Amino acid sequence: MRKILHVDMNAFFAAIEQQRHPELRGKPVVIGGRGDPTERGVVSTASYEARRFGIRSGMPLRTAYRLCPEAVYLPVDFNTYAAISQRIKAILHEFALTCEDSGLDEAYLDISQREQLPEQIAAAIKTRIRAETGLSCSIGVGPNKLLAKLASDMAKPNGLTVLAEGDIADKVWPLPVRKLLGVGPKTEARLATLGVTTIGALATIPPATLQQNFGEAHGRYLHEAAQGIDETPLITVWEPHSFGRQTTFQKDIIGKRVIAKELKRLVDTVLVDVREGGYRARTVAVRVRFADFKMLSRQITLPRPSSAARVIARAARECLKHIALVKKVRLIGFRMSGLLPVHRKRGAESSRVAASAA
DNA sequence: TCTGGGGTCCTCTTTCTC
DNA sequence: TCTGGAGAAAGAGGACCC
Repeated sequence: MRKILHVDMNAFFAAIEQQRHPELRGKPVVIGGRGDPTERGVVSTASYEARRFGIRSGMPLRTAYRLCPEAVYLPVDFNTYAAISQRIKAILHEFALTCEDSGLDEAYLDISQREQLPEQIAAAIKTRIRAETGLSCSIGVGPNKLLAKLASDMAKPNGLTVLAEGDIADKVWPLPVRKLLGVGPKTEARLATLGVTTIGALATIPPATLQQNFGEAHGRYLHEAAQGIDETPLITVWEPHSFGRQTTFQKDIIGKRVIAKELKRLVDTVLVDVREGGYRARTVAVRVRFADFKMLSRQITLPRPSSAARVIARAARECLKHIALVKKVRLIGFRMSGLLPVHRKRGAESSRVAASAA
């Protein structure tokens, strides 16, 4: 039986700002975009004081401002949060050799080999993080990642919850399906049409029905997740699959030249990331979101992997050519995937010549 | 009227190759 | 030269996560 911890920092970005600006403690603080609630952008994190006004992550900043104009709105200071995240991850690594990063503010730890009780280890982690950063976290303990994550979510902020396999019927099944990782608004709505709103109800649906409705992989996942089954290992080494950037214009724009200019800027930025990562890419993709929120994407696979500015820029322009820019554009994005480390010799690649963008 | 950015993974369809 | 099938790869889009 594995022993997995899920560590989740509480309102991470907002807590950091309240920590370094003591005058913000006890006040509603909203982190998002460039910190201007009259601009386009969404809430990254809201302090618990702000959440009392109904402000949530992912909410448009303008909506948050309407709910609580007196809140303090701050831009995302990614570099500072990343530095503090690194300090926390270093602490976690002292407690477990096997540690999976899951964003800046979350991590899974495998403590199966430790003799100590998981609750004792979790309590020690909370004390260390608090002493070294002044921040609090919630920790969930379970026999797998799925249950550990559900557990950490059960007591926030600053909680410590243990979920054993024997607790599934009592503590997990009454929860709404939305609590399961991988169940977003769309899946939740589709499950509701099957009469399923709780994890317990999901557990009674035959796997074949779920696979019919949600596809083979997702159907199987839903069935197993509802029973608390999760064999997935912790991922300790991560290689990027793609690099990309996208930007939302403050005002919807129309005009190929402006869009092409912005695309060129994105291409240059992504190329820096790809080269600094030591990669070349086989596939480039351009996506456009129109004012009506409809999204179109076009991609091209290159004859051979490249990080040459001229090659990539030409491919990006080619993709853009295949998108009819007849409506106002709200967002443009550019992504490079099919990454290959620069030092790796070609050979395993397909000799297929680039397909055209459909 | 509003809905970010940087990612991953999956599914379905189309295209290519043998 | 044409046709058809199978399998792989590419392309497009959707859903989700932090």
